[in-house]
Amino acid sequence: MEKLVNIIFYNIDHSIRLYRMFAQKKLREHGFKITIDQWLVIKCILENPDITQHELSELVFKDNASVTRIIDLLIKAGYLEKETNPEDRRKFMLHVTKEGEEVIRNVHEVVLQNRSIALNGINQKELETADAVLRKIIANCKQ
Amino acid sequence: MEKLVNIIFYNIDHSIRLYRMFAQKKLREHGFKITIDQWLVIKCILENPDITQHELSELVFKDNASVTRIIDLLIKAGYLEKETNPEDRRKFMLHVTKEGEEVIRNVHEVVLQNRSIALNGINQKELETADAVLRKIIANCKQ
DNA sequence: AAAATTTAATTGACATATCAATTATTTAAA
DNA sequence: TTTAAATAATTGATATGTCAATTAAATTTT
Repeated sequence: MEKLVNIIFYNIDHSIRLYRMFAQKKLREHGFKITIDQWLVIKCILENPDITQHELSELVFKDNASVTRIIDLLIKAGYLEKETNPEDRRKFMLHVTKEGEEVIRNVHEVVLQNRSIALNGINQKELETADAVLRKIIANCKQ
Repeated sequence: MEKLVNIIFYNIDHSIRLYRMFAQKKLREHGFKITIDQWLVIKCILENPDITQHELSELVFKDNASVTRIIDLLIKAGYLEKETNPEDRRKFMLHVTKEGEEVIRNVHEVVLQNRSIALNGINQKELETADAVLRKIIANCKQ
């Protein structure tokens, strides 16, 4: 076999998987009871208060089904509330609770640290090239 | 929020997710009844006939538990057989069946096409830079 | 050799991913 | 306006990811 490590897709897969484990571990170590995915969902709702679940799923690259389930868990955890949208009863209005806002605020610092550690020793130019490559892959796979 | 698309980790996540969906769809379209992960596991066993499940899990960046379950499914599908290793009864000897070998042979062409399509318009230099960045991230997250 | 430790694999529990089917509602078409 | 089509969200089924606990076997220590 062409050595796995020579195939970019394996390194993409490997890097994101390790980063997620790394980031999740840091959250755990700081005592936060929230997953990376749940954090991302709350963050997106805070930044886009009128967002629907469907729009949310596109923003975070997740399936509608996954978003539904993540939201269920966030509601159970007390970080989120939902209410039927009276303008269109198919949709819901999502509302981040005080507890939800607090978690996001507290987690923010850790997330910044994580990113900084994970990107250590990579210069801006390299990062931009890597980013451009990833965007091309994204575009190519969308066909 | 810093725009999601400006954060490299989101693009890493997005690209590998889209590539997997793209590749899986191609396999389906060609009538193959196998997942990308299952394909990868068989491929690795063929290339490393004496590999243990634990070594396999490191090779494909998966948890032991995931590997156990993927192997179960592969055995059910008739692509794989396992037998206790008499030298060390904690381990198993994994054996790819004729059907398993055939699937790998047939899928190979599609996989090459997929990679080629996904990497369209990306030159060697860019690819190497991206790869180097990913390797650095991997190293940084291993600490 | 018996006890303690390590290792390989499995299992259980829960979160997420993906696809397909379904329900409820809205919008467009006849 | 009734019907048909489209949209938003949910649910079910199955695969995989992750962690923790467990089992079985091998290795090391005492």
